[in-house]
Amino acid sequence: MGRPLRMRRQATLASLAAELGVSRTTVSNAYNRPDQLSPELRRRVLETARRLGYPGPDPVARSLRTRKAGAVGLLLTENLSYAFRDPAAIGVLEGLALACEDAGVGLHLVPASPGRDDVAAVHRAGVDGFVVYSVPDDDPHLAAVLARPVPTVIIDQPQIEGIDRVGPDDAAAITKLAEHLVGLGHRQVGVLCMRLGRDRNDDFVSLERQRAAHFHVQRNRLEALATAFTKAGVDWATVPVVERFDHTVDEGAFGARQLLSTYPQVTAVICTSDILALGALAEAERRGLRVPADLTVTGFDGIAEAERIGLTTVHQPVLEKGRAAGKLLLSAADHINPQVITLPTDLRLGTTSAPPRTMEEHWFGP
Amino acid sequence: MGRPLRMRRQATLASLAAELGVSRTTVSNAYNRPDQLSPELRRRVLETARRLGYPGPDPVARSLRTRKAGAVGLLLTENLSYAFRDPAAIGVLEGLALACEDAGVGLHLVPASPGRDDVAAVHRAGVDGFVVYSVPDDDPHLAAVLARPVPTVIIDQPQIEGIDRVGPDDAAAITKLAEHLVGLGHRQVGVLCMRLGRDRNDDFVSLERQRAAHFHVQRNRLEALATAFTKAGVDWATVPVVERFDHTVDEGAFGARQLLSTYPQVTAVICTSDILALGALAEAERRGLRVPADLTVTGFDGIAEAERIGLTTVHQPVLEKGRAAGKLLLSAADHINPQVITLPTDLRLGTTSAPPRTMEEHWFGP
DNA sequence: ATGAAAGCGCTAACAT
DNA sequence: ATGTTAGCGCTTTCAT
Repeated sequence: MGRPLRMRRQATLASLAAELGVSRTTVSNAYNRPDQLSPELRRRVLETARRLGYPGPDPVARSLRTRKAGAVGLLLTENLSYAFRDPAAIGVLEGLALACEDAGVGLHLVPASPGRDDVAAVHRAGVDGFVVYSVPDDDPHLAAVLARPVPTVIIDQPQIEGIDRVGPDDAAAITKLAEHLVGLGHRQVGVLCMRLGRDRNDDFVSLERQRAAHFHVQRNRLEALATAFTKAGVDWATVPVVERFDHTVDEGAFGARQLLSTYPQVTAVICTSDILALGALAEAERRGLRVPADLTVTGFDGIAEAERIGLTTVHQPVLEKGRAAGKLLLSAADHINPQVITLPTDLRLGTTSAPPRTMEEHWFGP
Repeated sequence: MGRPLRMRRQATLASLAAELGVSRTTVSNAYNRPDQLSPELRRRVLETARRLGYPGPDPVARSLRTRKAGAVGLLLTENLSYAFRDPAAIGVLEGLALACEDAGVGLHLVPASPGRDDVAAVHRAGVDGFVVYSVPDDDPHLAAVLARPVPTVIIDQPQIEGIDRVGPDDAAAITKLAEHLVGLGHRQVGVLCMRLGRDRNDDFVSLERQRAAHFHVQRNRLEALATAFTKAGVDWATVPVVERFDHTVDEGAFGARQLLSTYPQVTAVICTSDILALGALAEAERRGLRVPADLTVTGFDGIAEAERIGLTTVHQPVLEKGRAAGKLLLSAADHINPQVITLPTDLRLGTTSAPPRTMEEHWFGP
């Protein structure tokens, strides 16, 4: 630490009181309720505190007594590195941090390694509530959070009966995107989605796995896509869906490669995130496919880079999502009847979507 | 919260013990030392706990008793939004979070609004130590941190006698950059730097203000630049230095505009961060100046975008910086004799630096 | 393998 | 304006 002084943890509120010949209440008041004692006495207390090296009331003891930790916990099981590399996740984090700052409470990042199911960290966190961000419904950390007697707000997923939730209407949002593609004439589409469960499956996804996905956001989006394309006369069972465990641009590219190698007739690759879409675009380029002339690619989230390159995507207000979750948790809201806050989304048509090649030829010649 | 059950905070370790007709020790052991009691009894304890809705030992009470909070505090006074928008800061945060995760301790972001000097949040934080990231030497939050009887590690700035610190050798790093520019022939340079104090001064900087800068990193970099250019025969007093309070690309552009409007003869703009340099590049384009033919621009940090566009800059390992700080804080290291960890830096020559126009003409004709 | 005793350091009624 | 009384809920020697 540096100054040797700070090491010897000695002076307590009680010892200070003794030294001064006053009661502990008075010393406590000197710190917490300056108006409860004469300025003169307060000055003496603080002065003596300095002399004795008393650092002020111990925060943990105070928390025990007041039953208030002054912090909210944040649980995000996803490997931290991905969280800090995904602009959408960073936006959520920022919004949440802002809400906490506004309220003057700390934001406690719970160490939840995805590998080892070390739930102890959840038990150890001295917080007044939790925000859970985008975890699978069978996450043991989540179970531990819900077992604690504090309010909890979930962002995005999972959707749990009776628990506050903040997120977009994924189904409605992606339905608009699907209708856009259907309108353009796409019937042979492929999907590239994020992980559907805690088990790694970097491969095509069966209908059964789609239906039973533990990540509700992905499940809802796939379901909505299925509904929309079925309505357009497409047999969803024939639509290839590729899953990627790691959420990176590179994995997006690999996923697209897998998809396009096996199904070269696909005219549009629908990605459930912009990050994956960025990878799909890279793969398209690698294969010499022009976008959107030869291939349509779409994303989801509306991150800055997507906007910059003109990706057709669904934009969602990530910062607001984090902020709304923080506010909801910290609000006096009786968390008795659970709230669900639905955020607006916005279909952003970019330059990566166009009619499929065959249609184009049909209209304009080869 | 949802389940009404979780609201009634009732069952405690003591009440559980009473219900079971065993001692509190036994219940405690059931949770913390499974090997200290018969499996059968333990099963009964846990089972009864579930029945009574006892959520397990209260983390705050446990912390008070064990004198361990299981978390480290992070103080970064800079407006949160800037922290989450600067890739360099995000890298530090990620590294620190990783170190915490490895150690199984939480990372507690202390709410420290730059405006109001609300130091209370520092007092309230139940943490075992603090990491302070890049604050001015007169920051009241920092003072509050140092007053607490826990170890502290500072990243980058300020440099305080007797306190552990992790950071690059800013002076050495930027000296190499300066020598590169001098070698190219630049003698008429201008500097664009980040804020030098807590007061806003979006303007040219006097020598006095440079010298007295409260942000040590900026001070050190300016000082090193002064030394290097003086050695090359430049009178540092004639070198324009523009300061920017907000650390954004836009402000970088404004700063460059201010600089180039008043000193159009400048052949190189040295920016003390990549973000500012990105802005300077935008401004150069706006003015129709070709880079590097008409103007040289350099940065500092080595963020991904800088690398992508080929900015000449100094790269520093930001993730490692954060991780090293976390490890140092959490290590058994007797923080009695303070440590200073210096990280390596790396001059990355890009395509934004070249000999000044006049020299080029001298050599190759106009 | 289990229990009894002794606080950890503080705040909040409720007096005076 | 200041003091008295009572814990907050838990862990940890030290016994048994």
